[in-house]
Amino acid sequence: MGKKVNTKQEAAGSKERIVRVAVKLFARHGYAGTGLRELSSEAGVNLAMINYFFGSKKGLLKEILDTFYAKYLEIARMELEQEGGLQEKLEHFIYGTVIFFDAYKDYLLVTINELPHDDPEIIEHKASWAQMMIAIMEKEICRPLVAEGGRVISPTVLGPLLTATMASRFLFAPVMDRVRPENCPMESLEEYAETISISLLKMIS
Amino acid sequence: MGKKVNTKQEAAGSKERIVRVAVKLFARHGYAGTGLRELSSEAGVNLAMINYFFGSKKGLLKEILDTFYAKYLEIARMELEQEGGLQEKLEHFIYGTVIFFDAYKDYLLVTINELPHDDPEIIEHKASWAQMMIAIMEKEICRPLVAEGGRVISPTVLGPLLTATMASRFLFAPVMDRVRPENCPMESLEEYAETISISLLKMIS
DNA sequence: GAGTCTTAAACAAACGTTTATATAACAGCC
DNA sequence: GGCTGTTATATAAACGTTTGTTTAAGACTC
Repeated sequence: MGKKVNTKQEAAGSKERIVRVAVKLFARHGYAGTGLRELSSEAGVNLAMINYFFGSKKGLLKEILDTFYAKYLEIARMELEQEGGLQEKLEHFIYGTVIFFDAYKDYLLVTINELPHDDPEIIEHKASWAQMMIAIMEKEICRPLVAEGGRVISPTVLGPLLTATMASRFLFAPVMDRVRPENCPMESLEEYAETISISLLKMIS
Repeated sequence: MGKKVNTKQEAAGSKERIVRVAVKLFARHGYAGTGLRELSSEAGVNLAMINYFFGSKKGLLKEILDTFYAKYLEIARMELEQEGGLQEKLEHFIYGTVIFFDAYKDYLLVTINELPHDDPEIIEHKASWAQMMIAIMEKEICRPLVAEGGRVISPTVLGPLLTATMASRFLFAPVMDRVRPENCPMESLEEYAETISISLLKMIS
């Protein structure tokens, strides 16, 4: 009878399709505001497949968070943990991050907006990633800064400050899109990256 | 019979109690993640009272957003729309805002974290507030800045940038609280305000 | 008695998760 | 080449809760 089942070729994409749609919907309605039925139907997948692949809705969220944090951390390592002047390294880090945030803006929104949810499991999960990020910034930015006679700033202040500043465009985009029209078109990503880079370099100097 | 009804004195507090608990829970579980039954029972109020006072769950959210935006806008008007040097005015604005964000940190989290939810009604609501904020910044910061020979920066970039920077501590607090312990105690609010103030003043100069 | 506040009960709808069953691909064996 | 058991993927249906909202009636103040 007419049970339709994907071939293995098509099936290979199911898991990725779930993640892609989940990121989009979580960013728009929030995690709690997204139902698994809406998610599965938009991904063209049976409802039960989500629990099959990810164990639970929370498992799906964790996988999304992990993807984002891993990439963000990789950029920090690549750009900051190398030879060269602080200023130059920071500039590369900022440009790399802004481009990354733009390409992964929905991931970014999920990661930041689901921040304060008091599920201890999720918070602990995020804290372990943040811990590594803070350690890099402490070693590669804060310490060199005082060594060069610059300002003293705690990594637990600088980390959030840097991230929030670079993310500001994407964080406020849904509202700014409604505010902008009568003023001007949106700045290009390159202009934005340059503005943020200049701002942050002045800031820490 | 034993129907217990508050006296009018006690009742006068019901609406305020709902708002107070709602802000707290929305900040912790998110808007969609907070059930009206949890909310009403924690506020010591009957479930139906929420719809009685606010019409709907969304109406309650709107009232919370309005409270926050109105106060934030009031600070901007008070500190920026007056005689005096740009630098000095900005410093007052930053200090005032940081203190306000600290006192209303749960409001802040709700306002920012519920930002991207694609409910057109909510977005439009926020946009009208943001519009006024951007107008003030354009007139009181961006224009004087170029007049003084400073940098050119669009208000739709500066607004989010300023707000995100000042909010960074509160935005990341739930995670940073788990990261910090092995490093150091949290900086005092005064230290934080000073750090942010110095950073931002350098940034726009 | 009018008006404001409060209550318990009920509503249909949506929620995350689990179940039992079915299909497809591939392995080893004859 | 055909048969078989295994594994991974897919499906529809049902599970018991919980959701936001509405209703009709009661209590209190003035």
